[in-house]
Amino acid sequence: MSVEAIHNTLERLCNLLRVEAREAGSAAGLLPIQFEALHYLVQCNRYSDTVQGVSEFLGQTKGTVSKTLTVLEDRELIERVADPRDRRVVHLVPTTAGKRMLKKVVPASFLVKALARPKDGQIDVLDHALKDLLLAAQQVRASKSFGPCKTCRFNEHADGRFKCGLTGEALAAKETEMICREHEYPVSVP
Amino acid sequence: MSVEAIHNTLERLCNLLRVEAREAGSAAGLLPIQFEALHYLVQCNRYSDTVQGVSEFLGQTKGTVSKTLTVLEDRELIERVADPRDRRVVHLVPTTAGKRMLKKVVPASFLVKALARPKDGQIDVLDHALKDLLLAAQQVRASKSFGPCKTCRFNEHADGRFKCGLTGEALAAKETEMICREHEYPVSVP
DNA sequence: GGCTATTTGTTTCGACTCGAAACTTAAATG
DNA sequence: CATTTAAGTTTCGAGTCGAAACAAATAGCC
Repeated sequence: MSVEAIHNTLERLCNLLRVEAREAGSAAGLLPIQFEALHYLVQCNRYSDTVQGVSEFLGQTKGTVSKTLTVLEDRELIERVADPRDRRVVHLVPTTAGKRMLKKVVPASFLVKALARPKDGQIDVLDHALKDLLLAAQQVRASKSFGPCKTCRFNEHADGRFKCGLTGEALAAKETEMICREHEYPVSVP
Repeated sequence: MSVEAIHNTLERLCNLLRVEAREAGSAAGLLPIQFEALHYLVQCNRYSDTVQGVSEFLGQTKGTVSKTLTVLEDRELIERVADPRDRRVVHLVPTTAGKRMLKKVVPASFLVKALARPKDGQIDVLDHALKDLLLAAQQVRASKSFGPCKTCRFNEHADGRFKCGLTGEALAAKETEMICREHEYPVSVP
């Protein structure tokens, strides 16, 4: 059955990703899951850079995530910044060192090399096929999509300015490229 | 950069796979890595169902794998069977319960559902795109391919019979569908 | 206002992963 | 027959992981 074949191939690619993350991390004393948390924090917006956000994204409990983040903080790869308006909330901001560290690992070097000489259209085909699958999978699981603001149904765009309809706040153009834990696709997704 | 987008999407899909494996496993008291080992053992041939084979496939050390397998054995999902010819090696054979358990998890239900109503050719496109990527990645990393005998350069096919040119042993047709740790693609892969 | 949820994040506990290294047993090599 | 190589296991310490208990701040309700 083809779905099974897809599952198998996907699992093998995941193995390679993890093996490479482990190799790259052992040099820096980081574990794969720590890289994944850092990777998320570099990509997400100011509504999503919290323990809860990381927890939802990685599918782990808050307690587990909290300790993972403590390790990243000890290594000075992120900073914990208290939210001025809601003092329960802690924002997790990657440091310069954290961003530099991540760039060594993303995209994985084996992916870069494997796609260095793409066949005609290979990258586009792959990109679309994966995104289609991810979208379908998220709808099926009713799990959060963690997409960028600019594709979100709450995003309002007028006069060259952006605004989040959920929080009512204005967004810089650059922010609309970042991923958000409240992200929802427009309802009319085919 | 597109390769980065592919890395991101791939990582998200890996998360979903792992989350689902964790959910399915928690009911049965199994962890994701234990499922992966079991998944491999169900697919592999008699040259590959050893601690060393699992170790190479998962990218973990033999010691770690040995303990993972002890857990599977305690749960009676696999059996350790001594090799009659080389008494150092132990074959790891899934039990009936082990195979039944795995079928609950592979293919992941979110994949089945997500691909239940595929767009035209979606499954084939996805299947090919993933396999292309995996092949390129394996070549780049010079890692083992773990492919099925029938695509291996050591496989000899004559008079409707199969033979492994590496071990010199005859193979049943069914066996040539299973994955092997000695697998190598023919040299002329484009 | 004041009381009770609810939300956010941390801490603690026990089971388990993980790699490194030491070790055992068996086969291969010379 | 001695040495080397290979396959697995065991032990150690660091760290992940989820569950549950916990603290602190906000939100909701009367």
